[in-house]
Amino acid sequence: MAQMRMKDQLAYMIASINRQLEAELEERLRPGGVPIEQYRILEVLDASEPAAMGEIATQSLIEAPTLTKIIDKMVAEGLVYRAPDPNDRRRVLILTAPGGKALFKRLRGVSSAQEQRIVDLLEGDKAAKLRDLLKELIQ
Amino acid sequence: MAQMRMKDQLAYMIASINRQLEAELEERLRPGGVPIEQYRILEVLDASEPAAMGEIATQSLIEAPTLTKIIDKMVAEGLVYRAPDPNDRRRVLILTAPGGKALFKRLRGVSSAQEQRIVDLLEGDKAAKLRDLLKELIQ
DNA sequence: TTTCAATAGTCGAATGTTCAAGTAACGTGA
DNA sequence: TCACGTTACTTGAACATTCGACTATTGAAA
Repeated sequence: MAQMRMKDQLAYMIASINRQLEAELEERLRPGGVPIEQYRILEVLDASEPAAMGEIATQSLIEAPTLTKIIDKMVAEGLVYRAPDPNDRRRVLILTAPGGKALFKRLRGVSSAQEQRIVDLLEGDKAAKLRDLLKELIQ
Repeated sequence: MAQMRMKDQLAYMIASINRQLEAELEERLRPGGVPIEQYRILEVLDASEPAAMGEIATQSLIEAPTLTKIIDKMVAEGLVYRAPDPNDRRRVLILTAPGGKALFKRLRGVSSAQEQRIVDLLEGDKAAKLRDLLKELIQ
């Protein structure tokens, strides 16, 4: 491949957009002062509760030790709580506490609003095409 | 928009792929033990040297205070050096030292190999199409 | 000219993240 | 059933990043 400007490299473009999107999401979450990671965790739990630590880590793209500490904080804030998995006592299940449900209720839609904004930015079926192309790169 | 699985959200797909690509790049840089950030900085300098701290920060997607500390390390390792900009003495220009040139010579191609791998993964003109779509999302 | 807001970069403290090691539970094969 | 490798999670120390305050310089307006 001919020498390519950094800005035209796919990896770089993806990193830039990712950074942009995270900044944007953080902006929208700022009023509540909710860290982006906590929001993602609540999103995972909203989709499938309860979830084990490992499942949350994988889905939210957070390393296990980091997740442990974030969950510590969320427990202290009354957003979630821990419960041992009766079928496998090594696993720690996380459940949403009332505070977490209330918080997520207020914030739900923040990420779908972002998704909507992206889809609007790409007219026609371009968003669907982008989704297909990205899907090919995953894994 | 109908309720959408997290995994199908564009922002989430982009975050996942970004994470994947960074892990892959780090893997390829591991033999030299070079942190990914240092590599990106050398890449920026390779494209336009000298560069001011702010320019490097913007292009390499690193925050200014973080960059200061990384450059401190790189100076200590003999990879780059600082020089005040004679036209604007607030600015600090960074230049590649011989050690940095040698290192980058060995590592150059790591990122273009990654780009190539992505392009190969997407047959036909899909890579070009992806590039176009991503370009629309930047800024 | 002088003043003042804006820009560029750095510093240290606070905060977050990761690594490596540790504990506990599980499951398989002898 | 017991020994042993594996899996799930947590811990504390090392490391990296960010926030806010600071210095120095510039450019522009009074």
